[in-house]
Amino acid sequence: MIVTRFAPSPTGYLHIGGLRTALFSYLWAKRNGGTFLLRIEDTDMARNNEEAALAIVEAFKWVGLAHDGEITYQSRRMDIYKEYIEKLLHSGKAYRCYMSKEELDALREEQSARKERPRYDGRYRDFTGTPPEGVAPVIRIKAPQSGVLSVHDGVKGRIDFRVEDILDDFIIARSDGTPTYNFVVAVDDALMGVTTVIRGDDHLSNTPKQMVVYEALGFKIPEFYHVPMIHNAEGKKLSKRDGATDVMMYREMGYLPEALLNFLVRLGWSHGDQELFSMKEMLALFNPADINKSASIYNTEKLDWLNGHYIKNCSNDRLAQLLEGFELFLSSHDKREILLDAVKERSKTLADMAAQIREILQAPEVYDEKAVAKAFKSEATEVLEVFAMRLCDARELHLPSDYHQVMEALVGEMGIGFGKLGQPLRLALLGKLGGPGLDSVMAIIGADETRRRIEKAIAQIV
RNA sequence: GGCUCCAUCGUCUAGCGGUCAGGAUCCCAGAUUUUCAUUCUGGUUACCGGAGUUCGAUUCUCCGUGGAGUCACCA
Repeated sequence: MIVTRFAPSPTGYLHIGGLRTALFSYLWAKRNGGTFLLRIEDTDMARNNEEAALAIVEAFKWVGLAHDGEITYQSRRMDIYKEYIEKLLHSGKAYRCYMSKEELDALREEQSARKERPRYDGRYRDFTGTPPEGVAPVIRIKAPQSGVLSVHDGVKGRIDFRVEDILDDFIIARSDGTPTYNFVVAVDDALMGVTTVIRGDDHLSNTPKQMVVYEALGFKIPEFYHVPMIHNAEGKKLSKRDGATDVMMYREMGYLPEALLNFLVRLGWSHGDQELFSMKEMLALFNPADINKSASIYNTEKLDWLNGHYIKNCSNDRLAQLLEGFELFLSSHDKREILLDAVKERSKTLADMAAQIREILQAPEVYDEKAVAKAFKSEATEVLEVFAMRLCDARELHLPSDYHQVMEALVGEMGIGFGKLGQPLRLALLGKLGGPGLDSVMAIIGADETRRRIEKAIAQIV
């Protein structure tokens, strides 16, 4: 049985890097028929935790991940932590330390001056006298004082830490009695039955401390997979200042959840040359043992490509529904299929797609100047006028092919190239030279609107 | 600064002693298209440096160099 967990601190939104570790944890648990837990690490900042949890669950919901069971809030488990701290106190594996903050600062300064590593000197470790008055003690755990602590990491391999280099009797409860991070993480992971910890490698250096807690409490140490960081363009750890780090912003920008997940799963993980992964394939193939060792830089070029790919392969029903989030309501449009088909292959995002659809549905207000100079020569007016008349004469114009026939007949009779009609017509209908096929555009807006736009263009440009 | 991790095209990556160092993206060119996009074809671009091990190193070892993370009564 595999139990994984995602344990964010309540920052108010789900971070893109957090989503990746959550995804990895989710995939590995689910692939093994296991359990994926969510825990909010709010021992210090007791505020906002409810909201933050909601934001995370909402983001999970959007991408299609779901945690199992109830959400664990550390702020509601204080009595549990207290119990285990008592246990350590009784067994002599932890002790009260009456050193004041000022004394501690002074000690650290001295050590630094001597170029020593700042660390607690253990002065209350075996203290039995009467404690000084007026000092609320912290509780420190008795950490090993020599030797080597080895972390067995599924990504990096075995990592040895010399105890003298990294450890001291660190604080597990503050003077106000509240427990500290490295203590509660270990306690909760153990109590929640977490077998496999997948987390950012910025936690690597915390791991020995947590192992001290595991051992003092007689808990079994889980498997660790420390996932390399995602860096920004400057090569530094990704932070909120690096643009879009809130997962929900990707929905706003018009990315599909499957594109985002596909993008993230390939950041730090791969399966041969495969680039496209459905959730089903991720579930079948993901293994944390295949995670890379090195950090990757966050660059959304590939995300755009993936998103375009998934949009192209998205059903029109679903697209229409998604587009409603961009204030575009197509359900009653009789040419919806033609419209969506015409636009989906040239869209990188839903926002992009919505903008292109508006350009078709709304008559142009302005005409691109360069395009006018290039395509709207004197004879163009004539061609367009004739074309408009042909539309009047024609019967039963519905499909793109109907319009195409009218266009072909005209250029054939006038003995001109397709471009002589196409270019000015494109300008008249869309105000620019790019865009979907004209036969589709006309089928979408209809013959009457086509004529109106032609007249308007002639009147406005000439 | 101490400790720890990391190092293949600009970017994401494959590689697990012998490969013309592969794929994807981006960029460029060509084909298709009335245009743009899609699609297809082709192209430019990478093993951080130095020793060692070996018949042979991108791959193993060591040393540099560079980058990152972390060093709280934060999480």
